[in-house]
Amino acid sequence: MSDVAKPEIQEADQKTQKMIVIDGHSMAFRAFYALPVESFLTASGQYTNAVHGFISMLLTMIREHHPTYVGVAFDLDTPTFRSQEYDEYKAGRNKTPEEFKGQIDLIRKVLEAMNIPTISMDGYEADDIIATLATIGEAADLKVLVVSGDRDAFQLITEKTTVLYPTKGVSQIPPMDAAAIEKKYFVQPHQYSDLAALVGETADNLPGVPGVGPKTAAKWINLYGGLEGILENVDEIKGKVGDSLREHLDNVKRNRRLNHLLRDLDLPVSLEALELEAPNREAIEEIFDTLEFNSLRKRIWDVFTEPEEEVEEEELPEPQTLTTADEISQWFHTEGSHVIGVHLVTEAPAENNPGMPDDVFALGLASEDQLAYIKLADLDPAADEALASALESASYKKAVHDYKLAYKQLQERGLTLGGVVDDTMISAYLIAPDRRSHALPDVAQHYLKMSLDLSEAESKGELDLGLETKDYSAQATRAAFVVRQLSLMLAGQVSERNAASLLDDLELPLSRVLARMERAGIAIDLPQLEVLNKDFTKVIDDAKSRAFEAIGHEVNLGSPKQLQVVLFEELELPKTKKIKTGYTTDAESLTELYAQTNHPFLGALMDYRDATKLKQTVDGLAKAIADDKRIHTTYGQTIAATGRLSSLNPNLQNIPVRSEEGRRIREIFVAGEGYETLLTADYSQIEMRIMAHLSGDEGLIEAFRSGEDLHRFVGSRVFNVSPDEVTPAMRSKVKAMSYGLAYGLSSFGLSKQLRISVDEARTLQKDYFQRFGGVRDFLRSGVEKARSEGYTETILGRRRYLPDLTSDNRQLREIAERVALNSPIQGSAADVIKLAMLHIQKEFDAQQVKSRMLLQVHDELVFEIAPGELEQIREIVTAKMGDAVEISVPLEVHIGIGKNWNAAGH
DNA sequence: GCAAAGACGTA
DNA sequence: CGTACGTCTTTGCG
Repeated sequence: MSDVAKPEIQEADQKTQKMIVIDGHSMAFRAFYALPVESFLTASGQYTNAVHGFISMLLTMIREHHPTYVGVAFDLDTPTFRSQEYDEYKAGRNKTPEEFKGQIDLIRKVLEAMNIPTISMDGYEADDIIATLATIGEAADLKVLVVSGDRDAFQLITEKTTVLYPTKGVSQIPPMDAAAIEKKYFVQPHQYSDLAALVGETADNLPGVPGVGPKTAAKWINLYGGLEGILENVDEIKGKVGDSLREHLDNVKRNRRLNHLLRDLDLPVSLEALELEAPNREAIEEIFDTLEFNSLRKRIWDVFTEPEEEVEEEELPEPQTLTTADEISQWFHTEGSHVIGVHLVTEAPAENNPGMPDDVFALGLASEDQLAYIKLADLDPAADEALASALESASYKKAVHDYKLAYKQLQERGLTLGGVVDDTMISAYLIAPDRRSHALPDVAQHYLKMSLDLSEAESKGELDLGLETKDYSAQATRAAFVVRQLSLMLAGQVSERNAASLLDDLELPLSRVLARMERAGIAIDLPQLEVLNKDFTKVIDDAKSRAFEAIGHEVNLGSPKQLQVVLFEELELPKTKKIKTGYTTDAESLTELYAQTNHPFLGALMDYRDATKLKQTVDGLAKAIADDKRIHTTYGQTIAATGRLSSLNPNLQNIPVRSEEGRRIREIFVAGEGYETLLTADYSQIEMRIMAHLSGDEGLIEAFRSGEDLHRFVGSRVFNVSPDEVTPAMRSKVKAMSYGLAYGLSSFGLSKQLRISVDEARTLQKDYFQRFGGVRDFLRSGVEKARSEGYTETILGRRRYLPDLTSDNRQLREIAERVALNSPIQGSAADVIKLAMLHIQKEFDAQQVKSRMLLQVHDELVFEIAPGELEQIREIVTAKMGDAVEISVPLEVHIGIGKNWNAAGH
């Protein structure tokens, strides 16, 4: 078999021809709001953003789907049968923006030049035309793609018809098929209009039944089979919503009449007229000239000159389903001499249990020339055993996407995923850490040009759409195939970038460590959490009433927009820094305003802000508590471009620590049952130490070797006094300066932060570099090296590519320069603590301790200590963190011990 | 329903 | 005119 797969997942049957029908007005509107109108103004004063977006979307559709037929339907301004029946229909919509006017006509002109028919009919809406076209298309046995931003189109969805419904902008339009509708609305597509009739449609000014949302409507529809059944049994429905339904039956019936699309219009065009042909070159050139479209000019000819299908099409092999122990062992035995791609199909458990992995339902496997599918529920104990041993075995080499997740998920089933030689998510991340997403569909699209729609396979099995009834072998094995292909392809780039060791020796083993930390979670003191919630609520209420008294009327203190009115119009306070929407109301400005004016409203507002922030944090934590009374965060191993971890759901890396009240939140993180205490271990000034090492600056190295307080030492050198003569003011100045170094802080920024003049800040910088010039030289030369090589590098060789370093745009270039300054430092610190974590876990396993590592907060680790192990753990942690790497200054580690995270902190 | 913007917590 | 993150709320579009 070839190693090039078909690029289109939907096109199982190549012979099926496609038809695309587009709701012109709705897509033009989407395009209008998706693109900034001010960047699309021609010399003659015509706005063209909607035209540009629309045509761009259309070209993408044509390129991706190769339709045989294309048609665009437009509404007319004349009344329709709907507006005649209900004169409020679509009333209350804001009037069309001035800039949008005329763009519809331009779109029609471009379409004409492209030889794509536009269709309108007096008295009917574009939706009815589309419904009719879809009907014609289905009758002709075509696959129909309906492109519309109107949800009424969902009723058209069938086996043959898919609706492309834009959610964000017009660049990415997810296909809505029956499964997607069921997942989102819990009804069949043909029942969607019933649902919409009950719920109402604000966009069309069609009120439904008050109190009835999509959930209730879906419940009724599933109970009675549809609107008809509901109407027959309307007296059965109990409760307030039942009364509401009976009261608003007229609304519902009217909505259903109006949202029903006509499928039998007598259209002025035939199917043949919709056949896609090449654009009229002259007409295109002319209209693109007037519209000043230049990038689209190239794209349109690219799309239309593209050969039908240049790649040799070869089907993936038919997946075999493995059920018995023999089949499984045999498959791995014969196929396992090369890397096997593994993909898990999972299902969310019925009850919400935050942070806990989904249930594994099935596995897709891909070897060099075979695909296999294993449904866990179908295995007998012997087959279970065979699978467990094959999965764990290091002699069968595996590639997965998101090893940490797969490891956790399988571990819940008692299976250990071993022999993993590649995680394509991490490989993609090491190659291009700045990319937004390293999710499998995105990586597959980017590197293999393969589209992969995991939405169905990954659907969360809501309601009773159980996975049992569906066959996921095609999706799962295709994903496994993609993972395997990606692994082969990325391996080359990983080694080109010298990242092989980073992958094999750091990130992959770290995935297992992180999986265990996530699974462990951290215990929560529930009663104390309640107390905090109450306390913070009280502070909020108090601040609210003081705010009210100060200005004499209600205002939403959470709305910066409303605050601007109060502060700068009503109270006429001095204007703060300008932002997009007016003047900022951020904490810094409020503090300054308060110092100037002493206005009681400001005091109340600041208290409100502080307390709401804390309460939000507390509430967020409460929501994240799992059944085991612990919080299980998820670490992002491929998010931060510098190499740091991130923490989400919830973020445990930004739990307050600076304020007294904030630290009370840390008190709710405690040692769990069976454990004695928490232990925290943090690196002191790790970034400064790394700077000292990387720069080789003798002064700074001496500072760390002397054991003297860093800022006192630096202060004494900068201000030419003895260490004990360094005043607190001097110390805080050099401290700010030192920290600012790694961020590329300017003298302007330094002056602002220290509330000193720019001149004084400059002098400070000069004196600082007089003594610690090696640091400055290192930072400067680092940026220059990055400019010429194209990337920065950490001590473990982790690269970050920064193309903007040579940008002509000064703004972009200067940002890239600061990034280049910071990345090696922040990234090296991340490398160091990751190494330490590996070494600690290894030692824990070797010594078989019961204590465990729970959290990482960039330069800090939190451990849960089993009875009697405190000293043993303290020694391991101190030693392993202290000599994680050999650098020219000592790595100092602070240990803290306490019943809770605050008490264990320092 | 969704995305942007503003605000703010951590290292 | 300070790097790196995640989360919450309001707002304004649909």
